[in-house]
Amino acid sequence: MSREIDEIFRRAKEGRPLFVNRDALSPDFVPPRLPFRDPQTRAVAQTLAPILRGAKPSNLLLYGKTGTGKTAVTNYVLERLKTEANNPSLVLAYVNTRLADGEYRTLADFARFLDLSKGKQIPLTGLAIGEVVDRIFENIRTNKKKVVLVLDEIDYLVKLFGDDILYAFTRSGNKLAPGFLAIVGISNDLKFKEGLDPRVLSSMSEEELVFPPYTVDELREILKERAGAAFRPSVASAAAINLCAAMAGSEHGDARRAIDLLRIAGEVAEREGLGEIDEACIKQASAKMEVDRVDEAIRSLPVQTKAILYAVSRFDGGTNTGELYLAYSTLCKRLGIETLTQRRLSGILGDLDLLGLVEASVVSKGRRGRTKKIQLLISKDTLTKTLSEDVAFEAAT
DNA sequence: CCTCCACTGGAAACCTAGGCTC
DNA sequence: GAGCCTAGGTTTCCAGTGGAGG
Repeated sequence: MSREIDEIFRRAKEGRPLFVNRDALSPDFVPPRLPFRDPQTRAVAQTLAPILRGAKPSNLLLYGKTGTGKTAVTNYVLERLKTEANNPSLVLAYVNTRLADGEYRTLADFARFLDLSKGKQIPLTGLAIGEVVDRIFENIRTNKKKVVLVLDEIDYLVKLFGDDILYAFTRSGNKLAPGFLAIVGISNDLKFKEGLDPRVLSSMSEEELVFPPYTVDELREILKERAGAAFRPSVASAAAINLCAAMAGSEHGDARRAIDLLRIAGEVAEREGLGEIDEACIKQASAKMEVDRVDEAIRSLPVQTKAILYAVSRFDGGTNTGELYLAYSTLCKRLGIETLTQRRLSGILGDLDLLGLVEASVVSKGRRGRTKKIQLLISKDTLTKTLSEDVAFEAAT
């Protein structure tokens, strides 16, 4: 053991650091320029420019798949706008509705940017949605605030909770004068407009902008630029960058994934004490990303859901609802936790399916009824390892 | 072609933990 | 303190159903 540690330290000492600026490959890094997004950047800037004269800009809707630069372009323009305007009554708010998870918390997150006076703050729970909206509007009106609200992953909000908030926002109009509220919606889903009230839609999409996926060539250029800023010269060879671009971009031209992959490959190379990133590092990084994704997804699950997942993993060739429920009930007794109903288990299985951790599809077995055919989609080892860190699962295994 | 199993999945009601106003 | 609101997770109830075996 101490031998191993010595070896790790020796490598760390000898291997010169590969990174000069790790942040250039971090997910929230806003680069000094955004390649292949000039038209979009210009369009967003043009739409929001009236703010500098104190006028309300049009609402704006941005479409495009994940990692196509929507958020980056928006942040880029907002940052410039902030320095340019230098005006305390200008508020640039950014809320990711998927992370906020729910109408109420979306509003609460938004309210944080407005700096409500004390006594008028938004508590974690307890207020009617309408009351929260009123408080926000009140604040904007009395303080003459000029507000741009960016709603990232707006399709998620609409799909799960409807367009009530958007309705309130878009119709706020003269209620807020002399302040105003302009909305920039960012959507991953090109079809999300279908679920919207036509009045909301026409107001939301005064301006629209589509972000096409990056091509592999474009990804390569982007990576080259970022790598130049992040690594010491000759760490990331053209071949390495090509491979990262190809692996991440082959499916949907997702720049975020490509950049993550390159960063992690760099970390792997550094740990191994290599002078440059080779193919093996990238392969390893790709595998690590997958494990991390799964690990992260499992860790944040409630105990009951973990128990169900564990029960699923006990069946190697897949199972069905009835059989699983039996195994799950026994497990719960052994762990000393509450046992949920079969109806609930069925619902949770649906969630796990959406998360991509489990495949649960309904099949009919004729006379022998209908059930869900359930199969674990992740490696049993990763699951067992992650769960073994959970105190509630000490009694299992 | 019909039956009938073992569930599915919608709907509504209930519970907990928070907060409001009067 | 009463009576009302919220979000989220859960239970209860139940009508509905795909298709192998009759």
